[in-house]
Amino acid sequence: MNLKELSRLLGLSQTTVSRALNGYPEVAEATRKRVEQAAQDHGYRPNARARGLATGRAMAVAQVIPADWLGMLANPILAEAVAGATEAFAAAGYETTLAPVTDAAAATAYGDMAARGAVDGALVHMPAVLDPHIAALEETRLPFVVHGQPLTVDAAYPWVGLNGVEAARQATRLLLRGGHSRIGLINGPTGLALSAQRAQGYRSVVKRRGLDMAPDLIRHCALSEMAGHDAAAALLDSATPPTALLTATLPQALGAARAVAERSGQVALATHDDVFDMMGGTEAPPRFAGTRAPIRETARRAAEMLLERIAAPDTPAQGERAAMQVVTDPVVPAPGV
Amino acid sequence: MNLKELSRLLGLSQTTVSRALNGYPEVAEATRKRVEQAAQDHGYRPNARARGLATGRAMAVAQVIPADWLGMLANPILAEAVAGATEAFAAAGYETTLAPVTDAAAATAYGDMAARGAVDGALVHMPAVLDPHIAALEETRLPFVVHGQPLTVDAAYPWVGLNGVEAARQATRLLLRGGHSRIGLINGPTGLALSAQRAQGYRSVVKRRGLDMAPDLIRHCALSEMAGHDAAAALLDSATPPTALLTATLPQALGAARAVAERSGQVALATHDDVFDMMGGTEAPPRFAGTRAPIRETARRAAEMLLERIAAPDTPAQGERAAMQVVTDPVVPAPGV
DNA sequence: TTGTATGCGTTATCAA
DNA sequence: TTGATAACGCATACAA
Repeated sequence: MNLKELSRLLGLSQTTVSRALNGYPEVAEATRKRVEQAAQDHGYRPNARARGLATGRAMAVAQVIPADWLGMLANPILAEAVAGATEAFAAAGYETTLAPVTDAAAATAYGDMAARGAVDGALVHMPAVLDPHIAALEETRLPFVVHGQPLTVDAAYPWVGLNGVEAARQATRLLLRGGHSRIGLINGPTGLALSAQRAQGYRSVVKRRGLDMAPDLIRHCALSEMAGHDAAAALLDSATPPTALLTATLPQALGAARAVAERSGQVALATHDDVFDMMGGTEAPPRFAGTRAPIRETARRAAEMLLERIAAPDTPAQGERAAMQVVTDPVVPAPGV
Repeated sequence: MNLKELSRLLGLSQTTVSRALNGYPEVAEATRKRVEQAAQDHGYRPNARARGLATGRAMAVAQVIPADWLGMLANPILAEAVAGATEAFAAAGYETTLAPVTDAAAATAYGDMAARGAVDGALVHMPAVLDPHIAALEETRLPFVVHGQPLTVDAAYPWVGLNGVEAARQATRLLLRGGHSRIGLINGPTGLALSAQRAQGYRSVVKRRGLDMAPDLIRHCALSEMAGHDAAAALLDSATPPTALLTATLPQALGAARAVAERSGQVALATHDDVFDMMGGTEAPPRFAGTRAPIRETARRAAEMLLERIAAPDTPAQGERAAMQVVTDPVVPAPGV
C-alpha cells in the first residue's frame, strides 16, 4: 500500500493525503480523520527511502564502532554506550546504523557516508588520542558528536564525556588515604584517550606526593578481564610488588581481583566503574573503590546532543562533562597501617 | 557530486555513467576507465536512498534486540552476537540497523519495517519460548533468520543455534561424574528459549539418575553476574544446599563463583560459556567446566543465512546446529569423593 | 481547503 | 555501444 493507492482509494489527491498524515494544519478535520482511519485500516507506512529522497533527511544516524581497538561491540563499555544512545535515537524517531570502521578505512569512510546520504549524523564512541575518525569527520559536512573522554577540554568538536583525569586522581587519592605508597596502574591500550587520561591523573597525584614513579608500575593492556588479570599477576609477582592497584576499567579490575585472590595477598584495588548491566546495573552495590558513572546516561546525552546539532548544524561546538560518583569503600589498608 | 553532474562533466548520459559504474558488460572499456577515473577524482558516491528507491533493495538489514529482556545490548551474549553478525553483513556490503523492539511493539513493528522498506531482512537474536517477534515476522514477507537456540528443532523458520538441551545434559553429567548428587540449576529468565532448554537438559539427566529433583534446586534469574551471585547465595544458604551448581550463562557463573568464594566452601561449578571478548576471548583458558562455543561465529553464520534468504526468499526454511566444545576441567569433586 | 506539477538521484526499459 | 525517457514513492511550491 503506497500513497498513490491510498489516495485513489479515498478519492483524494496524494498531496492531501500526505498533508493529512503529516499533520499539516490546513487539512479539514473531517478529511484528516478519514485519511488517518484509512491509513490505519490498510496498514499504510510511508516508504522510508522515498521520503528520505524527497525531504533530504534520512532520519537515521550512524554509531561509529572503532573496529580496531575493542573487539567491536564486545567491549561492555561500548555495548552500554551504544545501548543508551540507541534508546535515545529511537525515542526521537531516528534509526541507528552500526558503523564498524577501522582506523585505516576512516579516511574515506566518512566522506562516503556523507555522500551516500544514508545518515544525518554520526556518533563516535571511545575516541583515541589522535583519532582518525574524528579527523576524517571534521573534513566532512556530516554533523557528529564524540561520546567519550576527549583528550583536551577545549576540543574543537562537540563531545560528552567524563573527566578521566579527575577520575584517576580521585581513585589514586583513595588508595593513598589507605596508606599505600606504591601503586600500580593497570591502564588501557596506549592510544586510547581514556588511557592517556588515566595515566595523567595517576601521575599528577603520585608525583605531587613524591611517591614511587617507576615506569614499570604502569602497564598497558586490553580492556578485558583476562588482560587485567595478567597485568596484575605480573605486577604482583615482580621483585618489588605494589601494595595497591588502580585499573582503568571494571573488567580489568575483576581480573586484577582474581589475580590478587590467587595470591591470597592483601592488595588494595580501585577502578573506574562504568555501571554495566551484566554486573547487575545500578542495583548492584559497587564492588571496588574508585569512581563510578552511568555510562548509558552519558551516551544518551551524547545522542541528544547529536540530534540538536542535526537540527542546528552551525551552532558552535561545545563539550559537556558527565557527573561521576566517588566510591570510598572498600579500600584495603596498606600493610602496617 | 551526483550522477547528473558527473555525466555532464564527462559529456555522457547518466545512463552510460551508471552502467559503467555498476559493471554492466555493454560499456566500452575505454569509456568505463574514463568514468571510473572521474568518479574517483570527484569522490562520487551514489546516493543510497535514490538507489534503494530505484532498485527496491535497501542493502540494509535489521538486527532485532529484544528490548524487554536483556538490558538491550548490554547483555554480553547479545553484544557478541551483534558484533559477529554486523561484521558478516558489512563484509557483504550490507548495513546494519539496530532495532530495539519491545514484545508489546512486536505485533506492529515488523509489518511497519517491511512496509517502510528500510531493510531487506531481519535477524532475531535470543528467541523467547513463544516469541512475539518471530510470530510477527511470520506474518510478514520480510525475510528473517533466528539466531539463538530455538525451542524445537523442527521450527518452521530458518535458524542457527546450538543445542541448548544437549549443552545442559553434558554439563550436568560432568558434575555427576564428580560424584555430586544434589545439583542446583541457576537458570535464565523464564520465557527465554535458552532457559527452557537448560532446564530440559538438566532435568532429563537428573531424572534418569534418580537424583534429587526438588523444584527449589532450580532458580530463574537475570543473565547478570549479580543475579547469579544472589541465586547461588540463596541456594548455598538453604537448609539442604547443593554441592554443585550449574549456571545457564557465564556472567551468572562468575557471580556464583563469587558467592562460593564468600562462603569459602567446596562447591563444583559448571556453565555454558559463550566466549566473551571481555573475558579475553578465545585466548583465555576456560574458567569453568561445562560447554563452550564461539557465539560470534554462530552469529556470523546466521547473518550469512539471512543474506542467502534475501537472495532466494522461497527456499525452504532450515535450521543449523552450531558446534560446541566440552570443557571437563575443573570439576570440584563432591565431599567424600 | 484541495489539487497540479515538479523534483529528489538513481536504475531500468526501450529505442537507436 | 550509447541515449532518451520513464519509473521508484514521497514531499512541496504554487495554483485554484
